[in-house]
Amino acid sequence: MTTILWWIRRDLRLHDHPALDYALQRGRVIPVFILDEVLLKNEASFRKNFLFSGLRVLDTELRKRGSRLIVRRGDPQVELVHLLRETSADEIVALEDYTPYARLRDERIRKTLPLRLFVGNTVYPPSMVVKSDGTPYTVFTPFSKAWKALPVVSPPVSSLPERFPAVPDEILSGSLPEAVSPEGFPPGEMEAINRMEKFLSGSVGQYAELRNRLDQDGTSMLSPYFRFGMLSPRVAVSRVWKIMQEPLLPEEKKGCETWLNELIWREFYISILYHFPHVLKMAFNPAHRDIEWRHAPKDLDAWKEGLTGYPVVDAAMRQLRTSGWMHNRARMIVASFLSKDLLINWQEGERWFMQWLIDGDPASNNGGWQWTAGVGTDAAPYFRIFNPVLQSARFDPHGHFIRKWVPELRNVPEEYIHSPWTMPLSLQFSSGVQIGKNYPAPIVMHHEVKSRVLEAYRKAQKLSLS
DNA sequence: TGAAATGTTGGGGCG
DNA sequence: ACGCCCCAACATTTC
Repeated sequence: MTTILWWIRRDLRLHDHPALDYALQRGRVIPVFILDEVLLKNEASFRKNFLFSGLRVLDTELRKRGSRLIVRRGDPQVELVHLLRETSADEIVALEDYTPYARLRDERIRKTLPLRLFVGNTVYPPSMVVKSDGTPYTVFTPFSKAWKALPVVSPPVSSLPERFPAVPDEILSGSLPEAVSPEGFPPGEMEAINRMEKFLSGSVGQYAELRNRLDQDGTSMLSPYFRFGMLSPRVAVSRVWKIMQEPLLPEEKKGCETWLNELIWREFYISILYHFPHVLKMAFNPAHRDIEWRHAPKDLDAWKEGLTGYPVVDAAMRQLRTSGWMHNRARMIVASFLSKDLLINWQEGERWFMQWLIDGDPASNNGGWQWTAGVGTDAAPYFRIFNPVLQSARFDPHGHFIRKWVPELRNVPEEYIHSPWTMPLSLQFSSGVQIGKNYPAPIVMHHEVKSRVLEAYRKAQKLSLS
């Protein structure tokens, strides 16, 4: 009987896991997670807590099935060598991971160790969704068309594996750091699947409409689960495909299509990072690599702290630091504010998001920032600038989102909630807010800084041509 | 997955 | 009945 190390990385699940399925069919499976210091030192604490408590849940699920999770700490290659010796395993299996660090790590390990990789973190591997000449897509719409034209994937509908072979007693379990999962995000695949089913049988019907509303729970809130593979993207896609074949109301159909598109955006940015790893270091678009960003530490701090004087920006930035999550629309608003209104390098924002987001993932985070800053693949044109007041009025019409995260403004009437600096002094007094005292005056005036950013982008573009 | 300025159209009030 | 003007609503252009 062969023994196989099941190396878990960002795929904390027992359902639809091709590497695990392969291992279970072959023989004795030893589930392993390696705490890699190189990765952990970059992980936000919200993310670490979610990951560690997710590993605990996985261990519990494995124990219910007669197995357990083995945890090691250190360099993956070194630890795998030890583990192969300790367990006399014949093979290591894992899911392909497409970040530059993971690819390099896996290629090195594959040179000396029997590592077999399977596709499962995406529906299709990035090498499969390419143009007919083999070059990668750099625009979303053609990418999504090609993606949708690929053969339908139908993951096994069967539930989780019932029973695992036992892990020999002499293998030490190792220890996991203590962790409490961030509020609102209980870890584990059961939770992920329940969330998805609840979403697909309910709010997906209004998703197209409500997903942008900051003051409502219109999104699926599944991103952390996809981030750590507690939910299989193939299962998600095949579930939504199946629903789309049923008779649906027009809004339901629209909602399903929109949500499916979001899943494809995820794969699009994974593919971009796979084919263009340098995007982690610079703008994808060479014309926007040499923008003269402002060095403005005070403004950057105000943005980070949620003290810009623009309520919707401040609410979102405080939501991030308090909860580890931020609404997608809010991400775009604050990203536009940093890169356009403040003219601060989007990479500062990219790094800050990675420090706090539970779902922080290099591919999506980088893609999103480059998109909003207008410097990336298929990016918003650089002159597309969000007006934070209009966005706020449109997507948080009553100011509920603002009041939740910026309590200083709790008693400000709806009329002024998006731009409190326009409040007459008497009203400031009666609503308990004094602009410039207990809530900041806007650190920049949106209409004044628009020309500054347009000029900076134009200049960079001109320089890149000469 | 912008916003604002500018252009066009057409209904209705009014002399 | 007719021409004129106003302006909202929508479309187009520009950054």
